[in-house]
Amino acid sequence: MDTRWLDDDERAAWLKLMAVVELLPGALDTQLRRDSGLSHFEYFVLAMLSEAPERTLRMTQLGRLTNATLTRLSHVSRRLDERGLIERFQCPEDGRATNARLTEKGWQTVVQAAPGHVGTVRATVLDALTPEQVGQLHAIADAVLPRLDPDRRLAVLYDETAPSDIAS
Amino acid sequence: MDTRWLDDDERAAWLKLMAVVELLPGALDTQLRRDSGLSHFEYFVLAMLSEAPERTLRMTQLGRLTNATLTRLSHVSRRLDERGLIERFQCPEDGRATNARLTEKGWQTVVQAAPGHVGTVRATVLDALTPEQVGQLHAIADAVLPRLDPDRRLAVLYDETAPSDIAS
DNA sequence: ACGGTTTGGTTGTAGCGTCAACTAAAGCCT
DNA sequence: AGGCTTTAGTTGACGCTACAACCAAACCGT
Repeated sequence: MDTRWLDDDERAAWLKLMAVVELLPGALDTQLRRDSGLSHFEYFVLAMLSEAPERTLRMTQLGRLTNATLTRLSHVSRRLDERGLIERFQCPEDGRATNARLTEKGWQTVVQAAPGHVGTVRATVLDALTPEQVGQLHAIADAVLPRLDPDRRLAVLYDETAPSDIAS
Repeated sequence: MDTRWLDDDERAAWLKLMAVVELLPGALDTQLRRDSGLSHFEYFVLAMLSEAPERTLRMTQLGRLTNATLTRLSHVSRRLDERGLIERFQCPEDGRATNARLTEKGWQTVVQAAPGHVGTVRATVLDALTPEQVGQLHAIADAVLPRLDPDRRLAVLYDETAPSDIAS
């Protein structure tokens, strides 16, 4: 199988993208840990719950939203439970399912963490871009995401037209 | 402190970028593990060595190129050594330093892994973009990277054109 | 040349994520 | 009703990474 290698433009764009992908998670994680004692993933879990009806989600749906395996989510939610940021209880309609609900303490934690997080998002990415570039980034991600996420597991997050069956 | 929240365009672009950042490493990792038995990080370490003079680098420099702590690199290079893909030896000029050199087996491994990896890069990202978008991505990353990498730790990767071989 | 500091790297420990195995409830078929 | 399959989630063991402590070589001022 003969390989189409990358030309100079492609190679440069790719390496820069890889650098961003490599550095961005660490930047977000560092700020959140320092200022709020949360990993980025933990913050994201709490943020998803904070936007859900009743601040409650089934584990499976929460896993889809956060791109986590059920195993990972089970471990993380147990720790968040032990820290009093969420609580878990068996779903009344389906005895197999577990619901995770944000506690008042968890809500306060998200509310306090959000400004600093948004500030980091601005400082590292958005404020560095012109409005045109924000639009271009939008379009580039739209072109790439169907290939990265063919099953549209994360579509609820990035596609406004996605069916948001979060409520059930 | 007043928070400048994200407007709709910013929020949409941000969520899409986050989805890409979340999904891309997994996609690369899955393909490389399946086809070559390497994590993406291990592949990247071998690729950096493959382009270095004598296929040899000091641990510290290799750590900079791969954005890894020395601790992480020490563990990974020990495993790669045990698998016979690299070898380590004390640097003659500086007794403190350790040099890592790609073995012939390591070289063969990289050469075998590269086409599939480049194929994945094309399939997931580059082939989804128009040439204009590749240029835009280039510019967007250029705007963002000084903020993500103020110390220019990874600048060698994304700034100057590097030796044009396998290093994607 | 010698004591303190800095630099380069390794090791131990603990936390997080993954894989495989498991439990339990729900659905389905007859 | 009884039994098989599917779905939801948890648990335990193991691998990888970060943090801290550590060791050794090189550097530096006196």
